[in-house]
Amino acid sequence: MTDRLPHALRSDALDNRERILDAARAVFAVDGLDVPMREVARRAGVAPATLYRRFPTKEMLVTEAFTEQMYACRGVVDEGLADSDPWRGFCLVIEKMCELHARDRGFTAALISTFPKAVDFEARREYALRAIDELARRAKDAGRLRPDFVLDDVILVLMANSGIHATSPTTQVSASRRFAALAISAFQASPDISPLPPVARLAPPASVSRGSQVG
Amino acid sequence: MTDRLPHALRSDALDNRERILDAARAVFAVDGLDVPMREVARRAGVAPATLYRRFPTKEMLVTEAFTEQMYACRGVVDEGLADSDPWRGFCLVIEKMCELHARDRGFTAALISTFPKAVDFEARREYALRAIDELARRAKDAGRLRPDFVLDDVILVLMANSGIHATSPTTQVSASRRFAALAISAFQASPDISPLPPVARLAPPASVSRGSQVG
DNA sequence: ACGCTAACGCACGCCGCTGTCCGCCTCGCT
DNA sequence: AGCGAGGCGGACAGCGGCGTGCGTTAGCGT
Repeated sequence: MTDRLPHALRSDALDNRERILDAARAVFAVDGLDVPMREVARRAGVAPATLYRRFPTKEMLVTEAFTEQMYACRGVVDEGLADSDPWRGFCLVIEKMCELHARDRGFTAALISTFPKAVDFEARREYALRAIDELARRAKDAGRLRPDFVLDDVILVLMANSGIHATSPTTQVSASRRFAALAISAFQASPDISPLPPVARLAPPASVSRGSQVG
Repeated sequence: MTDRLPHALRSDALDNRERILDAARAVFAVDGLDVPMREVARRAGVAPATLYRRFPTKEMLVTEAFTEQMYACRGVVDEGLADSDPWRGFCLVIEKMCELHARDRGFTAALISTFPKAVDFEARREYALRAIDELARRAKDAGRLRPDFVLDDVILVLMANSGIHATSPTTQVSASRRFAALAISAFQASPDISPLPPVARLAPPASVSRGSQVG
């Protein structure tokens, strides 16, 4: 039979699946996405074959592992949209997003990079961006956000935020927080207009690397 | 004999040395520091052994390769210091530094990371930071730079700038330019004071990685 | 022109990561 | 309790990077 109905997994298999995802989340958060598959397996206390059986490609593993983070992401933008003050909502989104990324190094890479296959992942990403765009429009109308802001600036800031590295998680979050505050300062509408250079269309980096490198 | 006088290199050796450094600069600029040593050797048209003979460790290679970039760096800060308007000088330094790093991906990593052994490299780094600190002090006195700016904020911005990636060099520089402008906006003194969260002491990442991972 | 020696590069052994095959185990149904 | 399929993990081959030993080549001084 070539039927591939998503059979309910056996209890032990399900258990292993969870342990793998937990391990993946933990290690991705700290060390980023460029971790050997074996390392995930090791931490999960599982043989490599088991890992590959559940998640044939790293992309699948990553997608599954960050589903809940994507929900958190959606929560943040929704919270921002719900705020009666669009500027405050906008700031909140920037801050929370930066913090989210500071706490989870892998998530940054996952969100920034575009997964060719992970459709719903991409959809959620689009949702978040559209929401931020809407928020930005309102904040501009309220005269709090500088008029020459563009949506790509958010991507720019998030990419930039991902460049910030520190030795300890605490320092990392702290640094990221300050960075977010600076970003907000930069976005704030101000009487002294110093025009920004033109935007560069930011095509996200190819995909999840399968081997070494970085990035 | 255990004497290790720095014998003058033979002409062909000297030639190869230059070709290696050129290749290293080229590939580091585009792909960052996490390129295999062999790749540098390949591009230089040289056997691995030759590369290792001249530069036993990657650190040595990197240090040598970026010497001229360090001079450029010094030139930038000196130019900034020489400016009659400290704020304009400060902005210039930020802009040029970001551009320098946008054009040369490896240089960022080299400057950000701290090389335990490369003494003069570290010295130049210190020189640049001290100069920027002096510039910042003057710009604050002139009332143009926000008072709660600290030197670590420059590191923060440079690290952040290194997180920005684009597909083409042109886009990269363009994005980086916009980012620098945003950073300057953030640093500018302004009547609407929104206090920044406390600084996090940024210990730079360990050293040059010898294998995978990226950054 | 000749020889000494520095410099070269081929090729090797080592290691870590990848992805898969296969024999044993165990869950879950009867 | 017994059986069968689904699951497990050890082991293997392939690849790519690392760093080095060694026989050969070619620069340079006489």
